[in-house]
Amino acid sequence: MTSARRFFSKNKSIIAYSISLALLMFLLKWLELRFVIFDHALEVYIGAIAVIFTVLGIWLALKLTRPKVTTIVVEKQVYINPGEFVLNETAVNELGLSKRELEVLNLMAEGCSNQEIASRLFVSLSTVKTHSSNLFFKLDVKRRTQAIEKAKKICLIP
Amino acid sequence: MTSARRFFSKNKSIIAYSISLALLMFLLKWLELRFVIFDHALEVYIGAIAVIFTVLGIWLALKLTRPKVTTIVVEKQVYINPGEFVLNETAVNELGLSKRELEVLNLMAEGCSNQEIASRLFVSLSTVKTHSSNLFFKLDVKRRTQAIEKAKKICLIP
DNA sequence: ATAAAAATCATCCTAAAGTATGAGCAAAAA
DNA sequence: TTTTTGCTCATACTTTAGGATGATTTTTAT
Repeated sequence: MTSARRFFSKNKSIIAYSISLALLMFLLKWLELRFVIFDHALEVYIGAIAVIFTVLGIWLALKLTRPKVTTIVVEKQVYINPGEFVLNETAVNELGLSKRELEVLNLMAEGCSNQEIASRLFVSLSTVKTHSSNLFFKLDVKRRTQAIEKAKKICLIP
Repeated sequence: MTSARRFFSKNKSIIAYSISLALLMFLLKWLELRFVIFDHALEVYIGAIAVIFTVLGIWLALKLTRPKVTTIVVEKQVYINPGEFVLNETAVNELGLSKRELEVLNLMAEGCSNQEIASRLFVSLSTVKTHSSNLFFKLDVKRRTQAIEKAKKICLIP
C-alpha cells in the first residue's frame, strides 16, 4: 500500500507526462479527422506536434532535473570581542599544567614578584620558585616574561 | 562583423536546435514517403516525432538552463584582540617616554632579556639597563613584568 | 650657537630570578 | 595496597634584573 503510494508520489511528473501525452494523442487524432480536408495540413500538423512536444520536453526537463547549483562560499570574518576570557583547557591538559602552576602564572602576569606570589598564595618563596621553574619547563620558555607572552597567546591567562 | 560573430556564439544552442529541427523535418518527410504504404503508420510516425522532440526539448532545457547560484556565508571566527593596535600617543607624551624606551618596552613584552634587547638594538647591556630603569621610573613600576602589564593596559604596546 | 633632551656606556652593588637537587606529605589513581 | 601525582619546602649556586651615580656624545629645538 505505502509502496504503491510512494511509487505514485515519486513518479508524479512521469505519470503526468504520460497522461498529458495520451490526451494530446487523442486531441491530435481528433484534429486529424477534422482538418484532414486541407491540403498540406500534415506538415503544419507535424510542426505543431514538434513544437508542442519540444515545449513539453523542456517543461519535463525543468521539472525533473534538480536545479544546477553552484555554491559560492563567502567567508565573513567575525571579530570576537575580548570581553570574556575563556581558559584554553585543551592547552592546559596538553601541557600538563596544574592548578597551582596556573595560579602562579596569573600572578606573574599581574606583575608580582616571586615573594609577592608566595605571600598571596600563603606558601614559601621556595615553593613559588619550584612552581615557576616547572612552569617554564612545561611552557618551554626561559623567563617569566616569555611565559606571560606565550600564555597570553594560547589563552592560558587573560 | 564582431557583433555577428557574437550573435552566433551567444545563440549557439538555439541555432543548433533550429538546424537539427529542419533536418528532422526532412528526415520525417522522407520517412513519410517511404512508409506511407503501411496502414496506421501515421500514429507510429507521430509518436516517434513526439518522442524525438520531447528528447530534443529535454536536451535543450538542460543546455539552456543556467546554474542557480546560492551564496553560502560562512562565519569565520577571527580572534583578534589587537584588532588594530593604535599607540596611545597621549600617554606617551604625558609620561615623557622616548622612542628608544618604547623599543625597549616592546622587546621586554616579547620576553627578551636585557642582553637580548641590547643585541637586537646594537647597544650595550648598560644602555638597556639605563633605558629600562628610566622606563620603570616613568611608568611608576618596580619590575619589567609590571611595566608590561601597565603598558598593555594603557595601550603603549600591543 | 647654545641649551635641553635623548642616547650611549661604565662601574659597583643589591635584589630578584632562575637552576639543580633532594625530600616530606597528602590525595588520587592504579 | 601500592604507585603516582601534585604540592610543599629547603639549600646551594648561577644568572639576570634593577638601583645609584657619573660621564660622553648625538640630536633637537630655541
